[in-house]
Amino acid sequence: MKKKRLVTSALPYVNNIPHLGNLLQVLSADVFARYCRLNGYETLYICGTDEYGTATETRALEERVTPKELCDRYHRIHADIYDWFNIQFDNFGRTSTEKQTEITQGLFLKLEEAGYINEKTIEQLYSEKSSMFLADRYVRGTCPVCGYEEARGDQCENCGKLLDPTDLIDPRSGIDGSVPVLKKTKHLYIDLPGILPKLEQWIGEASVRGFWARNAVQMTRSWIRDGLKERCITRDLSWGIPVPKDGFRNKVFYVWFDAPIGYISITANYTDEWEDWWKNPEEVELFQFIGKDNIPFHTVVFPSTLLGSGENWTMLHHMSSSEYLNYESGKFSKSKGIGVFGSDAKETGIPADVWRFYILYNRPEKSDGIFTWKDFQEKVNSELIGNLGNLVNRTLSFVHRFYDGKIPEGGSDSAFWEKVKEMEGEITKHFDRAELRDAFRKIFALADMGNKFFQAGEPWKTRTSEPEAAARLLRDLTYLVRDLGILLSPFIPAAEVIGKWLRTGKLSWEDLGSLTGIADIEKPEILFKRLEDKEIKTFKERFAGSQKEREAKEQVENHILKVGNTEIHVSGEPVRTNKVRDGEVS
RNA sequence: CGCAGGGUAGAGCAGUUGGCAGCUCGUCGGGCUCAUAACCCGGAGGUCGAAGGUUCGAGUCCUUCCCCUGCUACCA
Repeated sequence: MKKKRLVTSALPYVNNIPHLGNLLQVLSADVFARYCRLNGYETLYICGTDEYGTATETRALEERVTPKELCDRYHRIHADIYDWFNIQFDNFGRTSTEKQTEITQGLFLKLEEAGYINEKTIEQLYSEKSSMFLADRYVRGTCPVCGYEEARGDQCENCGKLLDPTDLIDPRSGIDGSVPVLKKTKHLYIDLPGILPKLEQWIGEASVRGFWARNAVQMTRSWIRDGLKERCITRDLSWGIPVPKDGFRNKVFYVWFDAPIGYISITANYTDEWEDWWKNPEEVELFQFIGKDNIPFHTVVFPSTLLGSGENWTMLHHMSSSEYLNYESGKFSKSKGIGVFGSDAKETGIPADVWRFYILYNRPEKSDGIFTWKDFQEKVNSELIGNLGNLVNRTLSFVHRFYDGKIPEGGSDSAFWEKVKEMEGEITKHFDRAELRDAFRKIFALADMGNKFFQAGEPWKTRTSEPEAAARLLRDLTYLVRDLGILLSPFIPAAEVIGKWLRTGKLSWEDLGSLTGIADIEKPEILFKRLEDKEIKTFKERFAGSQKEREAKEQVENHILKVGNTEIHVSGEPVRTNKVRDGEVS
């Protein structure tokens, strides 16, 4: 059995603040990586910002800074947000590094050597004013179909018609407003059809071995069925990786060609032994967590790059592709600034683990999901607190209060443990297949079972009438609480505090179902506070509309809002909350 | 006939190879009092988008239709 697991989450594009929907991939991979570590796999979790490309270069131009400066600033923002959410990366890097250039150019040269790179001359719109070629979407003009004056060169946003930039009437540069001219330019293409035989063979085997989700297989097949085209992998830009080929020295690689290579280079920046991970398919299983829009790039384009190079790369094993998370009535939108953003989540004063709980409990796996404040409050109060928090609290409080914090001696209920172990086996299986939502929900089912067991046993009565029965019950429940702490900690790192209360030392998957190791316990505290109607109402109003509208609103209001009796800072440093930092519990 | 996903209780959803239609919230009634107004038990509430077909039997398979939501590849 392979004992090394390489985990990646989609590299977020650098030039925006991530919202809850973007956070989903990073969080999912974190949960999986934490599980793997706890269950004895040698694990490496790699992520980072994707920095090159048109979007960054244009944005930098607008803000009158260099692309590098822009990326530095946003990279920091990303890193801070993920840190706040307790994401335990082995390395959170970036694509604008020397290693990235080295590895990307190396792969390109291998592809060229193998004959999978072709050259073509095309005509593109060029802005003489800015001395640059324009990406399709940066050309604006009047739609020839519906007459909309702000149509984009790739598609008219008004009537939906797909366009070529040259179709537009009165085209102009979306960047400087000048009238662009057609100009010839040479580009390099990767010969996907040429690599296709290798790719199809690999997909056939990998999709079964790696139990790809149905939607992933389907989307991949439809891409191939509709015919793979050669894909242009170079651009007329300056912010990117130089193309190491005469005649193309003033061009760079297309961001989608180099972005997935970021997984590799970020690993290489972390350890010199990176080839033990990336050129070691015999020992390493690669798990990738991405959004559904990214599937073909991870099953078709990137694997083709690796296969075409003829080298022995570690290929994708299992891919977990989630659907979209929508917000209230519409979509999360980075460009429009609609939704709850990483920075917003921080400012609410709600602990990171509560956010983690909700996002993962509602992880959209089969169809798109919706974040609503009402549902957020409901799920947190009923499941996280009413079910799980309550079981932990009532059990440990009972032991503390009536048994003086000493775990009562005695036997155990074998029928109960048989059921517990059966469920724990199922949960582990879900974890192993990266079925995070199923695993998580089953953990709550286990807690629910604990609550029923507690209720049926009525220890508050039997404590005096049948002391042995009560002792047995509380002992069983305390060990169940420990198991829940282990099972939950990948999702909710704060659950590690349960281990501290039980004074058990560091726990791992092997401790599940064991009935030894706890002697006496500390006085437990409340894990999470309920979300009150008033504060939810406040957040709902505060985070409505776009970021611009919010800013305008906030200028009118005070900089500090009173929510219940919690002070929440609208700007500046967030209030630190009762979370447990990694490593504090040992 | 562009592609994909979806229409199941008031709301949000699950239903694997066809075998008594379920879960969470809400609602109504009861119980418990260890626990964060938490916990437990029970009730009410659905002709499973429409029509037709296969079958002893269809939410599930087939056909047609209606209605939503995305995507449609030089934008991450």
